[in-house]
Amino acid sequence: MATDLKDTLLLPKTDFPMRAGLVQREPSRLAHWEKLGLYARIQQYRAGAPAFVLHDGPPFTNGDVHIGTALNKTLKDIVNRYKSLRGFRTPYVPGWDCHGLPIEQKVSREIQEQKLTLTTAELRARCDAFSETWIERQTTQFKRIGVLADWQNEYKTKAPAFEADVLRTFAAFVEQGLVYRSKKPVYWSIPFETALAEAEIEYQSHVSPSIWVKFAVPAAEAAKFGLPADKPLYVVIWTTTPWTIPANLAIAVHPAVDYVVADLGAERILVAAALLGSVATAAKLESQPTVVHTLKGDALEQMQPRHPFIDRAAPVVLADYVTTESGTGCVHTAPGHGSEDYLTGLKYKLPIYCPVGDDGRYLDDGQIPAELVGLTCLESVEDLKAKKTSPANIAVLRKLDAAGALLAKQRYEHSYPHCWRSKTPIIFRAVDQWFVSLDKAGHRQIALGEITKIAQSQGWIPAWGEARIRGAVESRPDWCISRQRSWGVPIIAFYGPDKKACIDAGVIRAVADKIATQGTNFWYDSTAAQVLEGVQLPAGWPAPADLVCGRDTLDVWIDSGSTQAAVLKRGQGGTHWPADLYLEGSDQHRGWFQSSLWCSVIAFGGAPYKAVLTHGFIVDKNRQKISKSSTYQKPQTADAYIAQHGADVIRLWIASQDFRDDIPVDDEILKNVGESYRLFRNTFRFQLSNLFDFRIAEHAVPVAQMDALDRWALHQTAVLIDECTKAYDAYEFHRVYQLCNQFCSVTLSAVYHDILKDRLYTLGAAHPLRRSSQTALHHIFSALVRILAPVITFTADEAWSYATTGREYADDSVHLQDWPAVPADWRNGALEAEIGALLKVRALVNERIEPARQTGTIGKSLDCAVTLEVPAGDALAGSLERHRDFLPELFIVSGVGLTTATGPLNAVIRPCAELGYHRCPRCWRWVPALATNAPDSVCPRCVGALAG
RNA sequence: GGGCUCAUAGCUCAGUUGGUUAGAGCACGCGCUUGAUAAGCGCGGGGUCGAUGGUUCAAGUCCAUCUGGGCCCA
Repeated sequence: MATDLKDTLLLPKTDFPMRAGLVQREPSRLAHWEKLGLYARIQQYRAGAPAFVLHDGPPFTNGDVHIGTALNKTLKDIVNRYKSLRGFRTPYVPGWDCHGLPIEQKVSREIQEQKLTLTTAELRARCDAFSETWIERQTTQFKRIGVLADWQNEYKTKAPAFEADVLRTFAAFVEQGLVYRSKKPVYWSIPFETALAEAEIEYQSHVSPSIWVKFAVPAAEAAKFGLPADKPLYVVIWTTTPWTIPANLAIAVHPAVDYVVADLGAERILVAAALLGSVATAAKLESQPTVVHTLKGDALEQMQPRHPFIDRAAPVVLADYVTTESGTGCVHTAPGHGSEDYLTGLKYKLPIYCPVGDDGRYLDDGQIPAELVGLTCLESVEDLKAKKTSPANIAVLRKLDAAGALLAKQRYEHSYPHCWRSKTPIIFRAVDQWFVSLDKAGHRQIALGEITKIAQSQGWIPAWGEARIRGAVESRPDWCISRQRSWGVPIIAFYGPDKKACIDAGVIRAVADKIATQGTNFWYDSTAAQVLEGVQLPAGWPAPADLVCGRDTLDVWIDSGSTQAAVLKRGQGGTHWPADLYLEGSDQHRGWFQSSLWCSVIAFGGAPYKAVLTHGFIVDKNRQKISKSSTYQKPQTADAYIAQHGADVIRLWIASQDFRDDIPVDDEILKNVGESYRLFRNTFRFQLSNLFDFRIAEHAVPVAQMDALDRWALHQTAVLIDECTKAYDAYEFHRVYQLCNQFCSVTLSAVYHDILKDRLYTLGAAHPLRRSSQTALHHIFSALVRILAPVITFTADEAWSYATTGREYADDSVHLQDWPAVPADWRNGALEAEIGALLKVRALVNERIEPARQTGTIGKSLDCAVTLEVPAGDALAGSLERHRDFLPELFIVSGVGLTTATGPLNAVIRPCAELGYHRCPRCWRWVPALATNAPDSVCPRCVGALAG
């Protein structure tokens, strides 16, 4: 009876569930790992091993973990887990970037909404708490996606000890004489008398007086540049901020643009050729002016027109940003009042001149005309209501008009930056800042040398990372490191009675020591005298009682650039300096990779990393950034994705993508990855379930005695291990994914596993052939589960647990194992070639079987027998002959005959029923004769199996 | 606008120093199986290699230009 016979089969048996239930089950495994202390165990297991240090770039602590952040952290986790399997000690200290404007701004808005007035220290305490909340949430979220780290031993940029190390890095800058004071334009709120950041700016419509201003070119100067000098000549500029005219120090032209001298009758003007018409229109000229001379902008460099009402020159300078889209092509340049103007000013060594005070009024600096001094530059709220332009604008217009320099003026409505709190227009104003000179002591050259050195050891991955960071390092101007903010590491500088800044490396270090124990609020809660108590002051400093503490904070890039000092140099958590690897998004070439390089080069003389791996950004299915996407409006948090798919599927998705490029995410992609996940899971399940009665120590068959097909499978596994090792070493996880996919679906599922079923199910338990295959399955499982362990960490560990204990959880873990080694006797090139050829014949057989199946003549392939017509003398003939008895098993048919063909290789299919064969009710193979003539007789082989 | 970069089946990826008819897995279609079963097997359809021009006996591969995307600047 069929059911009874089925009971005699050795069918697969396992408790490893087919359905993963990742979303429900993964948290339990996390709890299990937590209980085991998995991270500590792994560290302990590798205690004596060489370390591979991946230094964590700190995420910002102001929100839930974004899917892009999860991608980054998961890639790091895959690297660490792989390196650990390979035998390295992999200490991983996670970090948090805590300071910075976005947090301060968010907290400030809350405070404003609650109409509170807080001290700086109180504001900072709130920022601290805010940041801490997100550290806790993000930790949970990173853990949920399976990131293994030294979570108890994290670093935080707001921790006192860390802040002290940031200051020590700063002290190194000061000690080498790199830190200097200079002016730089910032957004400035007049009502609040404070600097604003880009994020604190709101763009609103604003009406400005736009003016065309003539700068006279002295006749001698015109002649010097080959311009007609027989009539007065003026360079004409256009601006929408008349109040900046007193600060004008230059006129910028584009080197490659055509400029013309045009005759207006009594005088001539010089403007870009393309804009002459629009200037004529603005000036309401009756007829088109005649062009009397044309030249390129670069021919005008260093010509010296005169300021219209201040006795100085406004030299012509060259700038690529000049356009002919509006204005005159001659750009009014005030280095103290504009970003581009500032850079041009630096290039031409112009003063960064800003005759405007904190209150937005002109200062009396001896250059500003008396009638302008004290006037405010931009409109107050009242002015705006009355639709009046600012007093300074009015006065400048009068001044220009009186000087005969005002060619034209127009009302001009445009989008203009406003202060988010006062709603008034802001000004751009140069204020004193701290800078770090990058060239003074040759640090730029050292940094570039380090970049080259890393490139020579293939440390930039992908290789174009080198060009990217080299460009950033080469083009970076001196580093402006001061910020007029509260939530950050204070710049330890003091100001004397004359407002003179005092800064000293020894003082900074001494204060850093205090901050290390008391935290930076100490700085905000104390007077300079208190801060400096017991500190040896350099000669020439005013007495502590006469000093006040500076209120600027350090650029947060110094914080993050100092992680290598605060973490690696101190060997926190078993790390070392330099790191073996930094791994971040490609935006960090200009960001963290660069700031870390500068800080490390200046403080320690070398790069903080041996290699830098970068990944792209997450995009939607149309390869558009998600923020622009119409289909992805829902929150892109890691948790949202995990709640839907489980961490292992998300991790597998991350591994499946070539992350050096953009990384697309959408439902179809995740659905495909989900299919692959099931493929891997079912592969594990098939193997586990067919090893239910196999114990390697007792039942292993030596490779030399194994069946040919099993040895072929081991060879394939060896190749898989080789290839995956190469792929992992090159950080090409998508190749691992593709290789394993191919291996599981084709090598195993369609070929090896499919063929094995007959042996495993129907032979006697201890049949050598069955044990041979089980031995191979054991090895293959053991290799595959470890190869995939860095990626699908939960599932691999689950499978490992079932394999070793038969239960869902075990004290041992796949993550505590070694990378699969390949025994020499697994490799068998000759066998690989021979079986490979037979598998091609198998494909032909399948092709021939298909029509019979489609027409219903047969069902399963076992229902037919095959006759192979082999060309005489074909190389294949020998192989087929040699493996004659194996062929039915290989093809999963009930008989294979060989004949000599006249034509090419062919396979002829005959249904077994037509041949008069009998189907064995136990093993379902058709045989010429069953064991007996009884109605329920089985085939002779099954008789043997049943006998045990 | 500038620097770096990407573009091969519906999706994810291969494609060696240019050299047969551009491959694989998944998805899709048609069947089989019901002893991996919310599984497994077989067969099949599907690509002007982003576009154009060039070099060459020969271009997915080399060169140029363009289009579209990404990151970073301006």
